[in-house]
Amino acid sequence: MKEPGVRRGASQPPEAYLEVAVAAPLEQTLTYKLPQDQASLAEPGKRVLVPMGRRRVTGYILGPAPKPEGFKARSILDILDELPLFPEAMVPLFRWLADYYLYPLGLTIKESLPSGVNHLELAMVQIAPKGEKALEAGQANSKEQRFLEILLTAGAITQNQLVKKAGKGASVSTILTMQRKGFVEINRVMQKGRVSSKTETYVKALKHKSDAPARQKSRHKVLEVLPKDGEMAMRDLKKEVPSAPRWIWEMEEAGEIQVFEKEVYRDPFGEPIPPDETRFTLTPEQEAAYKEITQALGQGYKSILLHGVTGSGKTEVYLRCVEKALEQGLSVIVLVPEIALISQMQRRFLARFGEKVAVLHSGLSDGERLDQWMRIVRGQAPIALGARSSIFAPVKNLGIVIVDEEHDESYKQDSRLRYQARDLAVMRCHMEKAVTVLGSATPSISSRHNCANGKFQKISIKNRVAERPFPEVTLVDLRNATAGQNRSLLTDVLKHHLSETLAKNEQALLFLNRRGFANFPVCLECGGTITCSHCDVSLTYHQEAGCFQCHYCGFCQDITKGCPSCGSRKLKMMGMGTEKVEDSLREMFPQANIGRLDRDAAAKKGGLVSVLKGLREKTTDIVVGTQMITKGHDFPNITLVGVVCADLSMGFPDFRAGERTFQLLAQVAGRAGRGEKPGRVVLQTYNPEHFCITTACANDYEAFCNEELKFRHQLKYPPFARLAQIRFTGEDVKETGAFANAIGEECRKLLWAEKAFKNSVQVLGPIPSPIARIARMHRWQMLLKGLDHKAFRAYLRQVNRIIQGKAGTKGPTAVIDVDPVNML
DNA sequence: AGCACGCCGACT
DNA sequence: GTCGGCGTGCTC
Repeated sequence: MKEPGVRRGASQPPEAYLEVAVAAPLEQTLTYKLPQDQASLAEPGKRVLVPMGRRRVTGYILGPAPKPEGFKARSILDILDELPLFPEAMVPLFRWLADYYLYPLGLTIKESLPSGVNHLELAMVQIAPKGEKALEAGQANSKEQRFLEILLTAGAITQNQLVKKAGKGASVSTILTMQRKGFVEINRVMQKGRVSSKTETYVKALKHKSDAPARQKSRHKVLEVLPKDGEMAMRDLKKEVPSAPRWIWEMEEAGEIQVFEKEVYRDPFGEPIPPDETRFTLTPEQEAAYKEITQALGQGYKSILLHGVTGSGKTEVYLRCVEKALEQGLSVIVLVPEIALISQMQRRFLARFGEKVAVLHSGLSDGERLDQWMRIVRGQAPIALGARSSIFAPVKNLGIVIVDEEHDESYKQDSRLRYQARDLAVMRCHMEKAVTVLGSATPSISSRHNCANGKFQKISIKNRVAERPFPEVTLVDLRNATAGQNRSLLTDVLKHHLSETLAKNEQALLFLNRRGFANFPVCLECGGTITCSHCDVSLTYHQEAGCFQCHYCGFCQDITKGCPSCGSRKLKMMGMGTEKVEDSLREMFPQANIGRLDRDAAAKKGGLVSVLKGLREKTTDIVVGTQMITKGHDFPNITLVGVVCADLSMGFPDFRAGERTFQLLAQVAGRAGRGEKPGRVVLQTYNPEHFCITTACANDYEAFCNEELKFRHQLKYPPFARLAQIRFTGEDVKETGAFANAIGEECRKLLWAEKAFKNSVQVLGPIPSPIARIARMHRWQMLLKGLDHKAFRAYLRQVNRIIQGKAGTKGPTAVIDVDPVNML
């Protein structure tokens, strides 16, 4: 839409209407009238304040709308943005997204924008004079009295706060009744999203010597410490001269220094990232990939799967491609898996492109994220880099989207708008005529299938950079390990290689996909496993924290209280986790420095940084960790990787368990020998013959795929069928089951509505979920399989309608997860 | 999501 | 008889 306010007839300006998606769960968009005086300001991507029923809500302008027929359009109240928050080119993407994932369009857009930009309209309740009198005179009933008393002390508070404070039995309707009686006043106020820009103070020396009297020692010291012709962060200066803040303003006044605010990027160790001067020469394979990708730039849509083995230098290829895209005036989105801290990828991009990169990672505050977003909107940052939600970065003139580690499951959002960012990247590129590059050492079955059927082009890098060899793999059959060794799962073979590595003064990494000390504690008195009282799972014993923890609801109970159900102290800690491995290692190698890298270690302030620092500076000899160690960080000095138990991810009732296992093993094995020295992998397993294990050992991706595809084909799982899962949750066991069954019956009935449904859609379940209860909520699930894409889409839309119709305000709820990843 | 409309049980 | 509970239905 261009200038909706432009007069078409000279004398009678036509009435202009806007298509607006409101931030409410509506299927359709709404039409609003655009007042003449605001006509020139309306643009797609800007937010508007619109009346809707009795309230006012935020909406997003999608474009012009035709003159409404059959209803009278109301007028927009305000345009909330000076600049559009997203370019017009993204409107079709949002429409597709809302339709595909069965999510209301307005909420889809709201979810995609950085949090903090949404204005909130709050209903503030305040006591009125009449209410005070009524309270004094005792004219208010008991409920009203409670509300009024709260208001008397609290002043103006929101409706929800008031209801919460009043406790049980309180409801909004009482407040509204009181409003009618004149006891309270309700004012609607707009709460603006907090916007704060975070910068750091920098100091720059202008003179070499200070004219200040010699007794002002610190003042002279500041100039001594400051680099001669450079700048220094205030926080670093303070370390050298603690009293510096006391002097800098005077010094600036005297023209000795300059003080200014600057935005700086820091790596996780708190050190500034220096510009990247080293440009590696590309290997022939890298060069070929680079050429192939850059040739496609600006030539319309294309998707490329870059299958490069671990250590093949994909990042350098990305960097070169991005450089080329920028040369052509195109912008770039780089997606990386969600990880704690800044990743190696972010570091490399910042080092190479500096200010041109807008980083959208999870550690940003709302204000900071909005700042980065607006830098993209204003065209100041042509590169957007971040986790899955960065696919919504408001770049214009998109040239290339890079999805690193495309197989990573963190690209799937598992709440509200349940999108898969990798799939969305392909769709966005399709719509905006750009190139998608999906990079991985272990591509997802889905992407590899898309290569086979010609949707994607495949480029392979089969060799590591600098001709580094692949690590040698030693398989250990845990079934043959003696019982004594078995308890700690550190077999003689693993122990042998560990001591060898330590003797050579090299580093080792042990991988176990389970945190805590023991995941299967048993009470010898009540004779059962110790389970969570809110969930149907066993608690995990965490030695360091000294408590039993539930990994699903967060429940935590002090170990000193004994068994959570009977209080007995006779407990047996069965099962094992990273903490136990760490413990055994300390016992086995008392002289070694051992670190642990899992969610618990990372949760401690600076915990992650200190472990990574230890690895980098070679003060840590062995590190034990969960998947966290397979993601995003480069450890060049590790020569031994031990997989403590390779089978843990295989037992899940999920058709992707095999794929997940292979990827995990191949990725963790790839951590070995990234530097000068060759690496070794010791892989321990109870299933040495299982094809996931054997193919991962042999680093044979193709063999794994062939086997896995056979299984998927036989059982009609993706990529040979489409899936959607319906999840039911409710507080009451019976109600939840009944609700699930009722929806299930409707879904089966619906199969007969159209011949295409009956022929190509399968309904499985509903059944109670594998974890039947989490945080006191009972869970059921149902699986829908579709063999024909079009028919399945049509079917799902109708299922969605059924669910919308059956769901009440209270009671069990149902959500549809299209292309589910988490099947539990 | 809200908010109103509308239909049934426990109070004046 | 009314007040207020929460089950449907609509919002340009």
